[in-house]
Amino acid sequence: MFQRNTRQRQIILDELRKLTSHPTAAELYDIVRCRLPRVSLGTVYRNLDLLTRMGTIHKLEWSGGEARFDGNPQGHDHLRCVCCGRVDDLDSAPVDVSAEATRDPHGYEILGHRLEFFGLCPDCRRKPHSESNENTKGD
Amino acid sequence: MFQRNTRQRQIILDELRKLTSHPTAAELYDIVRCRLPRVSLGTVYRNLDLLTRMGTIHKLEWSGGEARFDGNPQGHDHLRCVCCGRVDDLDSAPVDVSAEATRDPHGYEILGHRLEFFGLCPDCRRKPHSESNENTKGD
DNA sequence: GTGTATGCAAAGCCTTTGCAGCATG
DNA sequence: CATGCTGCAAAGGCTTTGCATACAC
Repeated sequence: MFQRNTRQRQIILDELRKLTSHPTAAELYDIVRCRLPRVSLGTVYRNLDLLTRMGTIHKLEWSGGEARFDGNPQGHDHLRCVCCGRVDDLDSAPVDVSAEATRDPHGYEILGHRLEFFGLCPDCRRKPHSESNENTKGD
Repeated sequence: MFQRNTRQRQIILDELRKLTSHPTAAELYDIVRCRLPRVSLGTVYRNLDLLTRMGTIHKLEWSGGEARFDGNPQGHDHLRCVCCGRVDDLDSAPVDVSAEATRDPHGYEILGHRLEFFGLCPDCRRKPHSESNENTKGD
């Protein structure tokens, strides 16, 4: 399960770590292409997947649309804007997972948890609700 | 935005409410087809979407995989098996959202949160890790 | 040199959507 | 009777994958 240290992988990880914006694969692809014009989307996906399996980065999947990636693998929660899709970090979780585990009536072996708050980011609060940044499908 | 009370919609909601298993659209489609053999998957999706917008049901989205639907719109959290995809309910969340809101350094207007625990369900704990119920892509 | 990783492109999976006819209110 | 809803099927969006070649070790 050893893997090589390719230019593509280095640059993908490097660019992801520079960002705090939790980009989608496509967004990261655009950024990486500035340094590697011939890189393919498939390679970005493959590396993102591999880095996720290694625990080097986090994949934020849920909320239906595209997955977003987080270069910071430390346990922290997220704040998602329902209007524009922006995602911010939240330092620590007020969730006591061990207490939760003992309280679980289903017999699961709990491996972790994910907590996401959703709301309106500062930018979207200022805007009329009719116009969003990008995600204009909601009710 | 008024909608009609069609047989399809009634049955879809009825069957979803009978279940505590958080079925995917395809699973619900199979169930509904027992009562409505000529129903289409598109209709199931359309109604599930409409019911979600109305707040009658909840959509548990997980990017990359299939969405699952919950006939119980009350606020509660979920327990997801990373092995077979099964989802169970968890009564209440130990999360103090208001405290979280005041602690938020990003200026979001917090509208809600979602908390999900992941782990191994009882069935999957008993199995060798190599074979899963359905989702055999891991590690 | 060996085997992993890449680029390309096609396929895959889940979901959405256009259209003509049907059913609900 | 008007219009929303349906079934059907095709299209759409995101992600994965097969294959031959290129590169890291």
